[in-house]
Amino acid sequence: VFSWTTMIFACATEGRVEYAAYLFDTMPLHNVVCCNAMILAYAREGNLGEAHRIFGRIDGPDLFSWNTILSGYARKEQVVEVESLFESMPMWNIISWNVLLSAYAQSGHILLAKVIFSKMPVKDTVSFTCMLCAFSLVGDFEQTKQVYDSMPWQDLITASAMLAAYAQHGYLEAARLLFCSLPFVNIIIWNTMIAAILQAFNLEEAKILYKCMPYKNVVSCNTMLFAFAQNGDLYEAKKLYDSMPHHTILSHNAMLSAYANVEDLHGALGIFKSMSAKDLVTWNSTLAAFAGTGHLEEAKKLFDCDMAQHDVVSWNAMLEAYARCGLLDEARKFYLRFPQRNVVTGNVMLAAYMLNGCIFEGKEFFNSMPQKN
RNA sequence: GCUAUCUGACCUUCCAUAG
Repeated sequence: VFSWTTMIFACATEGRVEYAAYLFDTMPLHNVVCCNAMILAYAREGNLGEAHRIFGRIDGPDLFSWNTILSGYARKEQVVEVESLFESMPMWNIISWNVLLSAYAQSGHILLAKVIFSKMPVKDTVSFTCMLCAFSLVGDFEQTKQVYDSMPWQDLITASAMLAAYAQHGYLEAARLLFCSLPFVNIIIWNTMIAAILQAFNLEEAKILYKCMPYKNVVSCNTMLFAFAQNGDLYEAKKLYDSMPHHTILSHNAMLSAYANVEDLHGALGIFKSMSAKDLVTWNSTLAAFAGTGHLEEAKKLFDCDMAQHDVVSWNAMLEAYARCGLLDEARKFYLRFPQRNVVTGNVMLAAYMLNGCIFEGKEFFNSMPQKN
């Protein structure tokens, strides 16, 4: 059972869920730990239904089982479910509290995060890091720094969280000081530092740092790839893309959207077709590539027939496709069908009115917009 | 008695005033 379980955990970490399920189904005996492994595999994938099914089959689920399934909901930012599951747990440890805290932190519920943080019986560096990230996410730099300074212990993760916070709020010098003050660093610190420099648009310095780092991983490459693309240097981006030893779905998505941004439909489709695993970002970027080049029919087909799921970004891209082709009536009808909208939705629709010469209607629409920026 | 499992940090689509 031990060996089987270890294999399943390995699969869970690598995201090979089908193989994990195969191992799980063929192994002779099931104890709590191997069920936990299977729950973890499903939870990481976001398949909470299957995770729950396994959970229900366990005789005496332990705290690991509860925490794993709880983290599955937290990962998907289903805050309400996390709350009710947390309530129904027979016991808690610091990890259960941290999961609840991270659910609030990652979804921007800063007030609730503060409540939990003060209410939890014990805190560790994970708890502090969650609070740090929560404040940084909602743009409260003062509080972010205060959490960092009040930490009883610090480690590489707290340091990189603070480094990222400095970068997000434009404090490049402070980021440099922190970086230089660390007695030892890891690859994530390097990657974060490079991203911080890129945030300040210092591509040349970032290139130097990238060259100097002791070793690179996929994230390092992805970061530089995106930086080249942002800078309009598609040649360098493609060169890096072709030469990097490993790709993740993010690498492909970054390259795809780089082509889409310069309206290179062929380049974008080339990447798209070569991809074996696609996620929503992949589909949305491809949709944007069609929309941006005025290929309405292809965009429609992609949206209606090929895409299994849509989010607001997909809907906005499709709306933009109608608007760009000057089909104001179609755009207006489509706007009414949106399951949910965000700021971008309104802006796209507004632009559709204004750029098609309907100034008066556009003005009316502007006045009735629920969110503006 | 011992060995496996749960939580926190870096990269992609979406907001960018025009030029």
